[in-house]
Amino acid sequence: MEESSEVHSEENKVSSEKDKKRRLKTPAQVMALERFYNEHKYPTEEMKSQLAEQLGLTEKQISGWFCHRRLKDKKLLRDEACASGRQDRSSVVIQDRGSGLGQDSCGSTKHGDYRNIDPREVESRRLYGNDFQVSDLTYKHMSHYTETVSGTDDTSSESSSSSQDKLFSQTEDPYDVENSRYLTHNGVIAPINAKSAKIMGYKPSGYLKVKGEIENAAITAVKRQLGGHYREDGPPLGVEFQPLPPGAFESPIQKPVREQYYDEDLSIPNSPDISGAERQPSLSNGYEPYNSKLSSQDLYMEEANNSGMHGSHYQDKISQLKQKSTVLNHVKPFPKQNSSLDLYEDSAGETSVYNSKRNQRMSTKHGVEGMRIDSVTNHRGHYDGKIESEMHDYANVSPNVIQRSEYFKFKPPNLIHNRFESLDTEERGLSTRMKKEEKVNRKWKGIKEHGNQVKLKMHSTNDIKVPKRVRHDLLQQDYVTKAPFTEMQTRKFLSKGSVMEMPSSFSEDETAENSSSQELGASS
DNA sequence: TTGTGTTTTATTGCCTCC
DNA sequence: GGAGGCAATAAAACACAA
Repeated sequence: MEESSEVHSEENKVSSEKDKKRRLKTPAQVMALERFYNEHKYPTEEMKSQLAEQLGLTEKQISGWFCHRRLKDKKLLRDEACASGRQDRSSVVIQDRGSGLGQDSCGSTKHGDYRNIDPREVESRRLYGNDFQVSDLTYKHMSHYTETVSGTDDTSSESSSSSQDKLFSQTEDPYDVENSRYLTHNGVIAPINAKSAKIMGYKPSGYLKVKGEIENAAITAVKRQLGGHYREDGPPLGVEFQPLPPGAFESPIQKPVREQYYDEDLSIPNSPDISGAERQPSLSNGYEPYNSKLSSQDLYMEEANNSGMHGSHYQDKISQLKQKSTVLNHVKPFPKQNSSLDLYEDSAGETSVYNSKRNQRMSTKHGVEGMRIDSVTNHRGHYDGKIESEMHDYANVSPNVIQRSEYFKFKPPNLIHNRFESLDTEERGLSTRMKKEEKVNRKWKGIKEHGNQVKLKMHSTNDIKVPKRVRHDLLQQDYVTKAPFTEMQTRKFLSKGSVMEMPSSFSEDETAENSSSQELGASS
């Protein structure tokens, strides 16, 4: 098993084009791809090329992967729409539908895409982290536009369309364009297809005017739901988007976590009615354009780490601890990013990657995920072309440890946060994959847990030798005591420093593995 | 260990747009 | 006609149960 996986990794790196036998992409590759997919569902040639180069894949493979990924999204969304059946009718949903309607997660503009479009489907798309995360990313990208251009921050279809037009026109950075192409500032998926973007994004006329008939049908369906509240050119839905009272959209179980762990920026009011992206302090000050060459490496690395951490915690902790551990996992051990929490990524791709089975699996965790309302939302463009080294690092990790399933573990908080029906979608039983992961995670539990510790205390190599149980206790202590924000920050800084000091060749995962090996040996 | 089902990857064909 | 994308299909890889 491990052997074969490792073999795959090796082979994948070397040549996937050598033989036509299908080869699984390494977890690292998948992770990177997923992450990238979250931000760029339709990568440009340049992006593909770079990605391919850095992942050791061919552009063809990259293109194919993205294509399949989009299909997968689509399929999942369809399934989700069918599965969700009757529940997605909340007003929140309706409001959000205003602007991004008719755009599937894959951005397909083909005539058949909306053939069976159902408002629920539209909504369901937002249930997937990737979409929403990307939207959050877009938020970050475009936040300034909403101020300078539209003036009206959060409006529905029409106003968002108009502002979107401007957003598009003002976006010069190809990457930004890429993002904006897909999403409206509302967080709803916008024309993903570049062509569609051209058509839709720049048309000042009403949304319906630029949409095809099929799309119109979808919009009509939404309108039906909206009833008299919907106005194409007026205040969106006739709804005043005033700040909701605290807790308006959060379940009692969500609130504590959010407040305690996600409100990094204490200055930012914790308003549940705004997306996590908006709440994310890093949104404004953390975002850097792609060309800034931010260390996406760190980002990716972090994801891997988080994934690993999450898995172990998830299995080891009881539910309430899970929540906290999850949060802790999001503490960004590897900074360079302005936001410590924002980097938590649920490879949304994978968030979207659950079929009915997976959704079932999610049900056991939605409580945890529900807690993580804010941590995920702060997406920003990570693509800076520095994936390679991290990928190598990932490649060193046993696929068993990572597994793709980690994506599922991180549920887009947006779901919970914006609409509760998302939880319903999660409550569909167990996924076999998750089971596997749990299995694997159990196996690597020590490793991961230690990995967490390593991340948190990387600065102290001695820590690695601390008996696992002790560290575990410490870790739990953190959870139980709900380490205050300042403490979290401190940890982050520590980890940051450690990262900075850590040789590039020194893989976190390696660290985790090595240390865990010691632990395992010691424990056994 | 084997059979079965699921997921992922690769290939191919078709469509749309430029 | 080429490029890009979607959809369908096949096959490999994988996981799980008996």
